[in-house]
Amino acid sequence: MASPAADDYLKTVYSHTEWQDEAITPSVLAAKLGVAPSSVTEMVKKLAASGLVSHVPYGAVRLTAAGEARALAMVRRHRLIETWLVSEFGYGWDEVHDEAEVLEHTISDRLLGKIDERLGHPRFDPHGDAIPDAGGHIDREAFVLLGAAPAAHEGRVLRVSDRDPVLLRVLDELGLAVGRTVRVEAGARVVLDGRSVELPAAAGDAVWLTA
Amino acid sequence: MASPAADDYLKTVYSHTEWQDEAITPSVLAAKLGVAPSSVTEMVKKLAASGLVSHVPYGAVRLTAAGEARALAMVRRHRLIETWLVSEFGYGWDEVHDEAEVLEHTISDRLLGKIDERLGHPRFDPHGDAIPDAGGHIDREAFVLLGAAPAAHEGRVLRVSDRDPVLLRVLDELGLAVGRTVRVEAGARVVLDGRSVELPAAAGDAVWLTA
DNA sequence: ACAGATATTTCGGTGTGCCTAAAAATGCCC
DNA sequence: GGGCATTTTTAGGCACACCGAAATATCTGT
Repeated sequence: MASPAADDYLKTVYSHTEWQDEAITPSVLAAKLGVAPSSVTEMVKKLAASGLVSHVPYGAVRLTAAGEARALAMVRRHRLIETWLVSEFGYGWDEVHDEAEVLEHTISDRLLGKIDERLGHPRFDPHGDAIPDAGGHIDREAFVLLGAAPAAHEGRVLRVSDRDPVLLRVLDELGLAVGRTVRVEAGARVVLDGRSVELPAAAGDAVWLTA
Repeated sequence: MASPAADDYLKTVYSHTEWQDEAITPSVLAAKLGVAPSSVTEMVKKLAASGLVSHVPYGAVRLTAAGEARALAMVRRHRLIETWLVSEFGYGWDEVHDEAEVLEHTISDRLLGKIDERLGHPRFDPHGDAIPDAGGHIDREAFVLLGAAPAAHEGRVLRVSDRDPVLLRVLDELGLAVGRTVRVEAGARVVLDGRSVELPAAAGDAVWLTA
């Protein structure tokens, strides 16, 4: 049970719990992968048989230690490749996803290692997401969603969801980028560079801050 | 009918007639691709139905114009990627083949274009093989096999087959490399750098000279 | 020219990953 | 706590690219 398809399942299960705790259900997995629910049932059964996920019928899907290791390897590949495309080929950070999605399955470990070396072993990708090292270790910092942060909370922007490109552009124009420090005033109003700025409401669940 | 597998068939058919005129037979195609002859029959049937190759039952396989265009695109991808791996990642020319074999199917046109640009639109790969341009045009120079060249023929080494790594090493030690000019004395004896050298007999059908 | 060797095709089958439609289990709401 | 909607699984199938075995065509040598 080692295939590009299997790796995509593992990676997707992993990503779902990276910024939130609920385990992923088959239907959500199907939606994220763009396949029919029945396809998920089938693949999950195989992954469970190989000890990569745990799954009781009609229940959620969780990675085992072995599955997580594989998922982290894929996440590493994906994020390293994205970083590389941006920094060496001038891709926009919003243009790298599809290319990385394909290359992550086909670049050899050797080439990946050379890319990693050339980039100086980066620990974060252009979206601010942490890149696991070759051993699968990943930086994890305590975080809060902007929308869930108490008033007056001050934190560094850890991550901005890449789900909505329009929102991303707006945030960019407002000067909100990964690494910036902001103080929450109320709701989506924050202090950034000393200026008080009203962010789009959607930013509430798209921006993660250090806790 | 567009798939990695189909592209591999087309590329292999193309390569077979690049330095020699006999059209490829199904069994040779099967051997080069490492698949069973029956698989070739099947795939060739599909390629013929799509107008990419011409084939009469029990006969040889030939590319149509459309098939050749596709084959040239694959050859371009393969050779550009090989060149890139050698010149930017320090791969040995004997180590690039497998990686290129995979990446040629998965790198986007856009990334390929950037690689091409970065390399300065190279026209030859590290083995001396010509790289077709984006339009499928390829440098073709009249050539003779060393073993078929008349005595006193003088020509530039156009290409050395990469089939036999041992032979390659020996030729390298004798100073015979792509680009060198040699004069044929008799059989495998040639003048190289003013010195008369006896090449291994196998060089007769592994070294191509300008006509 | 014909027998035997060789090459090619046909035939039935495999594994992977996907699908739709139908059946079964679960969860929720009154 | 029972009925209905939702979720998940089962069942049957499809396309792709491959395989081995058997049948058939072509080639070769005497």
